[in-house]
Amino acid sequence: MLSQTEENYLKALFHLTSETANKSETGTNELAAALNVKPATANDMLKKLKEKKLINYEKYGKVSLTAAGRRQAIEVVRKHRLWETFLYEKLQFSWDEVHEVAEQLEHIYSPKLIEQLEKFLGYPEFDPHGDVIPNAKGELKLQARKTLSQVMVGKSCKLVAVKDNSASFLQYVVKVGLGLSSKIKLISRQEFDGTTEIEVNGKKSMVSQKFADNIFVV
Amino acid sequence: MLSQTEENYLKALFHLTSETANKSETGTNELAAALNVKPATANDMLKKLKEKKLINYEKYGKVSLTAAGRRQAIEVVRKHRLWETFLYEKLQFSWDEVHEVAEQLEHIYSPKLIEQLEKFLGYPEFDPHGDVIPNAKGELKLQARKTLSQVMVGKSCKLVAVKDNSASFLQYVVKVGLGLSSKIKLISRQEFDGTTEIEVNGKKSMVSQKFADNIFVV
DNA sequence: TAGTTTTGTTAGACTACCCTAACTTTATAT
DNA sequence: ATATAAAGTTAGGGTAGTCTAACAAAACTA
Repeated sequence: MLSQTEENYLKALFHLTSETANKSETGTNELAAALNVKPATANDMLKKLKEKKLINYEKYGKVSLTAAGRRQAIEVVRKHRLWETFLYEKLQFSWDEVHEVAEQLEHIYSPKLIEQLEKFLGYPEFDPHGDVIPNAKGELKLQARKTLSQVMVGKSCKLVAVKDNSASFLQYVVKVGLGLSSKIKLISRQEFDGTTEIEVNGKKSMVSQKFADNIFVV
Repeated sequence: MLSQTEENYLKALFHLTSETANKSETGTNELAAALNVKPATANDMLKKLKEKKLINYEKYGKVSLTAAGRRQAIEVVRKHRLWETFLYEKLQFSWDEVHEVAEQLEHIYSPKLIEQLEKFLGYPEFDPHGDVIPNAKGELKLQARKTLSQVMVGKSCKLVAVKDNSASFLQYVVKVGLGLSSKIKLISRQEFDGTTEIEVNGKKSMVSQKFADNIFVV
C-alpha cells in the first residue's frame, strides 16, 4: 500500500499532466512547487516512485505517470471528489470548505467505504466544483469544456467547473454571483490585459484574465 | 496539533485507565502491548507526552492522563464513535466492520466536520457497540452496567454493550444470536471455570468466562 | 558559441516513530 | 532478606520524509 505522501505525489502528477493542464509530463521543480516541498525532496520521491514503476522518469528528464501510477492517482481523485460531494450534499459544507477536508479524507483506506459512500450519494457524476468523478473502474469521461477566457465577446455560456479549488478563489467566485450552472454573458474584453466584463443574473462585473482562465464553461 | 500517533497513545491511555478498566493509571509495558509497539518505543512517547503536559508520569512510575490529555483523548473517542455510528447507520457496515475504518477516520481534523456529522446522525447517544458517545463538550455519562459474568443464575438481563471490539469477538457474539438490546437469561454456571449457559430468543448456548466478561448488560 | 540563468541532483543533516540489546529498578517469592 | 522475575529505561540504529547548501546539466540569450 502507498503512503499518504506517495498518494499526494501521484495525485499532483495527475493534475499537472492532465488534459486540463494540456501537458503529458512535468518537471521536478513544478512538482515540488505543487506540493509545497523543495525540489530536493521531490527528487527523492521521484526515485522511489520510479522504483515502484508508478512513474516514467530518467535523471534530468521529464516525469509522467505509468498506467499503474495513473490508476492509483485516479483512485485518490475519485475518493477526493466523492468526499467533497458528501460534505457538500449531506453535511452542509460550502463550496470553498470542502476541498481542505477532502484532502484528508481521500487517504482513508477501505474499498467498502468508498463503494458504500458512492451508493449512499446516488452515484454522482460531478463533484461540487463541477469536476467529473471517476467511476469504480477508474474511468473518467472527459468534458468538452473551455475556459471563460476562450469565450468570444457577445456570446453566452454556462459555468460547469472551476480549475482552482482554493477557498480564496471560490469565495471570489461566489462574490461575483457565480455558482455551478450559472449563465454568463460576455459583455466586453480589454485587448490590453484580458480583463473581461461579464453579466450574471443581470449583474455586471469586471474579472481579470487570471480569473477567466480558472472558470470552465460550455 | 497532535500527530495521529500521539492521539493513539492518548486514546489507549484513556481506555486503559477508564472506569471500565477499573484503574486510573497504567504502566509502560501494558501501554506498549495495547498499541502493539515495544516498551522502548512507548517509553519515548511517554517522555514526549509528559513534556506536552498531557500525562502524569515519573521515571519508573505509573502513567495517567492529565485533564488536558483526557480532553484530547475523549475528542478522539468521540470522533471514533460518531464515525462508527455513521458507517453502521448510513453505509450498511456490520457490527464487526465499523471499528477498523473508524480507527482511520477518528484522526481527520475538522471541527465543522464532526459538528455536522453529529447533527446529520441526529445527535446519537450510543455507538453501534453500545458505548456512550461523548458530547461536544467532552462530557460522557457513565453507564450503570455490569458484565454478563456478574449476573446471577436464574436472572435475566439486557445486552447494552460489548467490551472487546475486535471483529472475531463480534462475529462470535452474532453467532450466539446476540445483538444490542438482546434479552439474555442465565440458565447455569460452572463453578470450575465459569462456563455459563445462556438462553437468547429461546436458543440455548454455552459461553466461556472470557466471553461473559466481555458482554455488558443491565 | 559562450556566458548566464534555470532546472535538476547530490550530500549531509534533522525529526518522528519504530526497533534490538543491554542495563537498571521495582516487585515477588521463598 | 536476598535471589529471581518482571517492569521499565537507555543507547544506538533504521526508515520516511523533510530541509539547506553545493554542485551539475540543460536551456536560454545575446
